[in-house]
Amino acid sequence: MSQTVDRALSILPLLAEGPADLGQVAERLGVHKSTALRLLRTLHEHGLVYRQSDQRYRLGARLFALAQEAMENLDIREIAHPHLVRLNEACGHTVHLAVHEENEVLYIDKVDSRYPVRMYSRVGKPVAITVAAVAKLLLADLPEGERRALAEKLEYPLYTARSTPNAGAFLRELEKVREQGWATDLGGHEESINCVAAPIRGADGRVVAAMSVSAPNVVVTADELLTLLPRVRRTADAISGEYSGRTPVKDPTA
Amino acid sequence: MSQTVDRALSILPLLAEGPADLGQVAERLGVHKSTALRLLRTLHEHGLVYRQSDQRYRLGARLFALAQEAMENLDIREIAHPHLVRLNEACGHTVHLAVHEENEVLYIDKVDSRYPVRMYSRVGKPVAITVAAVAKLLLADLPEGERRALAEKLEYPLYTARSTPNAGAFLRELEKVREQGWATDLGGHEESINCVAAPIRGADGRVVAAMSVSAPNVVVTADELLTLLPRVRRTADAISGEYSGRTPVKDPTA
DNA sequence: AGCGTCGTTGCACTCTCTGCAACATCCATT
DNA sequence: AATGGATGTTGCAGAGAGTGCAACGACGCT
Repeated sequence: MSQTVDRALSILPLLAEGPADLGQVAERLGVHKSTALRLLRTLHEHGLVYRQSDQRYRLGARLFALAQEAMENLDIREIAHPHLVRLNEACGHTVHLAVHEENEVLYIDKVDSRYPVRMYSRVGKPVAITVAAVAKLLLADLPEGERRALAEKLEYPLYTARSTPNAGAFLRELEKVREQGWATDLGGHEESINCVAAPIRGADGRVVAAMSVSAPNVVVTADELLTLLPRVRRTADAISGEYSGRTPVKDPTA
Repeated sequence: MSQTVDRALSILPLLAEGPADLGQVAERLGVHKSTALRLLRTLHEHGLVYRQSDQRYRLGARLFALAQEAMENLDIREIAHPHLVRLNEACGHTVHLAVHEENEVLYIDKVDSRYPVRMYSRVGKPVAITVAAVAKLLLADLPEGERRALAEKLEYPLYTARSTPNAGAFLRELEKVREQGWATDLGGHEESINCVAAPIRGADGRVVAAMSVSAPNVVVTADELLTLLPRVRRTADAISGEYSGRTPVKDPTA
């Protein structure tokens, strides 16, 4: 909608791939060097872009700080965190909290496993949307139309033999997840890692977030992990209750 | 330098404080609502801003993803990580990696303590620049002029009784740190937490990053923590060596 | 119904961004 | 040393893009 801003913002993903010099930026934007220079300068003033000692540009510190602040202001996260910690203390496995936004699903909180073998993931990182248990829950709650449209648009990388292969299979899986109210990922992303997940709902009953417990085969089998399901659902329900305003901490004087 | 982009980018820190609606954004920018709308639209298209169900705007998912990618592309981080993990395995405490950029010092990697009592910090978060051990190392290496200028500009919040009180004290501390080649923070940020830090240097000898080991008093005393100093320095030196190209992994055929 | 608030659109004006060309710097080459 | 070629930087005039206005539409509230 706004050409100048559009161009400026296009620089960010470009730099995310790695540092680039003025010429490269100008070329990839399709603008004159002087134009690129001014855009970069403005980005620089705002700290979104950093000029390293070899004069090349890369993404700047403020970007981290912004992402950080934004994350801390997510109230679901705030509310959920202590519950996640408690669940982690009880079972010892990695616990994740994820939300859906703009065709992506991303982790917004994580409590690490207390076992030495940990799975790789990072808060802020988009998840494998076609296989992750949390993604299934978040997408299963979308209105039918959106769900279909999104499923068609997605790509279905075969991380493992158990990965969701295509849109049809994905939609069927979502339907199932929708009905049962919980989801799993049994080696669909990494051969040896299983997850169980449950939805967190707002006051209107819509799914606002999802949480999961993940553990590698070497620590517990898929069946053993599934025995945690009731506990995971209870935790998710507790968070839902608190988030939607019902019974945060019942005041006895009320 | 570029008015439009400047305005658009000013929206981001504003939204970082919390969600805002169109009117609020327009007012705080000092522009017409229609202008703010178009800027927000552009930010939205790039995923930097998200429109939540109550129509208010907040920071968007792509911001996290960008910060994420940027972080993963930092080569120091890549090189240092395994060393940090190894140090953590050896001593059990929280290990941090930090860099200096644009008058801020921020953590770019962290390996959590294996003790139940952990300190609060997050990757991407700016550190308390006047007291953190890593900050002292990074700033101590600045050329004299810059160091003085920066020290004067900073604020010196008294987190605890041991916090650096003013520019003079800070500059003296930096001088000391510069000479001894390592730094500590003994309860300067949080009463009960101590840190020991060592610098990581590039091929030209300049400090490019700093790493620290932190632990609360309840786990180890400051004196006990100090006994780890040689180990921390050795780790930092190993990272320095690898980063500056010397002996990444000595090839016996060479 | 009627009012007030908030987001949205079309349009004319003008301000700001753009591209150009010239200049400055630096490094590699002869 | 001097030359050539990169690369980053500045001033300027033209024009295209962004701006604010005013009017409209959509809600929610009394």
